[in-house]
Amino acid sequence: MILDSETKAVELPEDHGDELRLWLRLLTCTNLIEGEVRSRLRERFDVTLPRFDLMAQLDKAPEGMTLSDVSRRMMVSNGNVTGLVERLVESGHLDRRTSDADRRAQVIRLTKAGRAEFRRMAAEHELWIADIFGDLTPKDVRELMRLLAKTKASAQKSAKARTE
Amino acid sequence: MILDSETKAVELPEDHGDELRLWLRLLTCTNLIEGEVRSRLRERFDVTLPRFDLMAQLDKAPEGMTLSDVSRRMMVSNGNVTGLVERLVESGHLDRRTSDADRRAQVIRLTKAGRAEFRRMAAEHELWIADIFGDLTPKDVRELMRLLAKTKASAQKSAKARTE
DNA sequence: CCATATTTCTTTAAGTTTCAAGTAATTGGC
DNA sequence: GCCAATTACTTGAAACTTAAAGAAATATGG
Repeated sequence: MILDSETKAVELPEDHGDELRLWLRLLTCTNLIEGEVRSRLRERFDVTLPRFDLMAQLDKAPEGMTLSDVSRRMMVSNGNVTGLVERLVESGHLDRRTSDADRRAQVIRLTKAGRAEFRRMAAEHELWIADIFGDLTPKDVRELMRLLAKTKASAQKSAKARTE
Repeated sequence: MILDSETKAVELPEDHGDELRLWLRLLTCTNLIEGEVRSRLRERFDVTLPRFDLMAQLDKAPEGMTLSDVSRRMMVSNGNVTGLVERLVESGHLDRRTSDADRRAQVIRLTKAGRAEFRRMAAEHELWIADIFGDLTPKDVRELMRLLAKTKASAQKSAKARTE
């Protein structure tokens, strides 16, 4: 506790510059890589990152997902997914049908063509990522994984506390 | 070197799953925090993240910056900055004038009101970030800083190699 | 000086994104 | 069964974003 000249309790503003700098670096780093992946996807396959990301989610769910599932997994809004799916159905990459169990829900899946195209893109994408992280040692990778897991948990805790 | 049944050299596809998982975790982590900051900025100050980011750049440059400077620093396209600045001039946060030295260039600065509002927001923003990263020890922070710097350098090298 | 290249910024089109409001279907409590 | 709350999705408005093309000013190299 600190008392000022008139003997009232005051809060000394603590220094949080380190955390701020960390956040800016995290953001810079992610934006740099994301921009690079975006460029390569456009150059090489003429596809946007959101489309690629959505197809990646569906590739992991052969039996399909609802739009809400996708929305939660991708951490984007419902309305966003509606538009994305619309365009991907239009271009023949996705198949969409109303759920048998719940007529509110739309189940979407990769079409055969969509899956083939995604696999083709994903194979190269994996090489790009390996190259982008190429200067990191296996130990660096492990350590980053650990610290980012801890960061994620901390952020989730903070977000949860805010919305309660 | 590996030879297949017909005695031609083939590449064994190496496993890059670790790097891919690291990238996904990095992305998830950043999106989580970015979404949280975005929510709080809207809730608390009714301001968008891009506006806040632009004002943050200008706060560090009292003498002003050109649109190109901003574009490079924020790692976004020129056209994007044009629109952002338009709206911030409109709302009285920014002042804009043509450069004396180079009549192509527009120099933008925070107005007095814009600076005051930014400082008010930035003070809270710093506390949010400190809270979000709150479970990380000082050592964690240092280590993350180091590993992200290494990651950034690696990504820049990879990007540079591609565009040559 | 002059032609060419580069830089700065704007504009356009298409796509992405959010929030908020609205519709339709389901669930839960009574 | 019925009503209220919740859930799934769509729609609409505004903002953000990019890539690409173009206009204006400046820089560069004969």
